[in-house]
Amino acid sequence: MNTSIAPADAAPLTEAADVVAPGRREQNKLDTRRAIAASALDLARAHGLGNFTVDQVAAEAGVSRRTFFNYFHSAEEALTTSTDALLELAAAEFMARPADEPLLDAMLAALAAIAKTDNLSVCGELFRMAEGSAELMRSQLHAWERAEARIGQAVNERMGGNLDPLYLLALVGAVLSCVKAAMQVWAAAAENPQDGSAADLEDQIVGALSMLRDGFNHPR
Amino acid sequence: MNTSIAPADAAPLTEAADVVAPGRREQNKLDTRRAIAASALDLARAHGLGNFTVDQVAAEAGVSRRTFFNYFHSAEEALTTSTDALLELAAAEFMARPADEPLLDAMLAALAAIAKTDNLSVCGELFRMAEGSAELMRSQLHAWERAEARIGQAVNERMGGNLDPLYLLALVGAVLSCVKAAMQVWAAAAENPQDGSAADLEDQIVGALSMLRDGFNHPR
DNA sequence: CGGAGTACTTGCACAGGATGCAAAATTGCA
DNA sequence: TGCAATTTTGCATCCTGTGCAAGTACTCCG
Repeated sequence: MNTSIAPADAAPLTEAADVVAPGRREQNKLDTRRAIAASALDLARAHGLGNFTVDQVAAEAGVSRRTFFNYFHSAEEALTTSTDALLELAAAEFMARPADEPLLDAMLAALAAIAKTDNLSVCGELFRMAEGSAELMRSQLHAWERAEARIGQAVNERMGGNLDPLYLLALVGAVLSCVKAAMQVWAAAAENPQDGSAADLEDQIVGALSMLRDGFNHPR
Repeated sequence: MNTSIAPADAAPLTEAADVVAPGRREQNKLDTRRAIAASALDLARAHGLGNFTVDQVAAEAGVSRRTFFNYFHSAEEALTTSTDALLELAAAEFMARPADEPLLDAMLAALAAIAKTDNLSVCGELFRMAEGSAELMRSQLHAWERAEARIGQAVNERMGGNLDPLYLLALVGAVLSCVKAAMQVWAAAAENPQDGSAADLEDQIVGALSMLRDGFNHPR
């Protein structure tokens, strides 16, 4: 598996237990990955977003510059692992919903579960950081885009592959936009101390998705 | 105006006629900008997306490498001018809608007008190209993000600034997601010869927005 | 017309990003 | 323990992106 040396494009931080052999090697790679991501976050906090180099990240993580690039394509990508995990969780939750549940109910339940993510506050922090950095913003947007594709595929399979492509794409895109809006509002409010609880985020998500199900027909 | 030397972040390709003085300078800048964008597109078509350098683009456009970077931050950004123009048009159309028109009607009318864009086919082409290139995808997503911000601001002003931020962000995001979905379906269908007319795109946009106004309550 | 002022272009220098390659180090397992 | 598979690393190399200062083109106005 993964014979290439290039950065794994969808390396799951939440490991999917590939049947057997969790293996020491897999574990070590995960540790390295996490160490690099953590160092990147440290430096971003300490020096600001554009103000540190890959060499510094590698040094702080205790690996060589070259190894950094074996794991990530860029510093911003290393910062996006948290967001990726959050969206991965949403996809997993969705797939775990009972098959007979109405589609929109399942999506709502799955996405509200986002609030249960570990290091939620880090995600909020990154959300705010991205406002000031075009590169990080792009990386984050790309993460959402990938999630959209994954979830879209899951929805399609759930519905037997008979959905109108336009319906499918528009639905998933709109739903994720609502979640993004919810996170944006929540992250902005959570700027202060340790405000911004998981419950608050869940409220925002539910709120936004309610508006969606209502067709946005009641401006407020 | 524009005393900085850095690439203009929102240089309008559709010139807004700044009172007087279209001037030779402004004209030259526009020409250069267009020449660079055109060269980038040529090379992307000829060699594939990651397979050409900024130097080549600059050479083909007849400017120095340094000048290229005075106009764009990257090769991908040069490819995004068409998409930007398209979204700029949507924003302009929206702002031109009568103030007493219901909000959702105004958005629908404005966004359906996207199909009137010049070089629509180029936008479709880029949409398809982006599927295969992470960098271009990021650039395009960023363009949509910027459009979202602009349109969001316009909507907010139109409604007297009293909108719930969550409603505002969710609405605009969802609407643009629908338009994106419409373009995606349209672009995929337009892969063939000169299929994919403006009318087709408009149909997809209207279709997607109808689903949205319906709250996606009728899967199909 | 012509010259002063402004704006754009260019070459140069330089730090840093990104990747192929092959040697060296590490790890897993029989 | 010893070997095969996998990772890490250093090195070389090309490309990106930007500051700077000098050169060139345009604009305005007397």
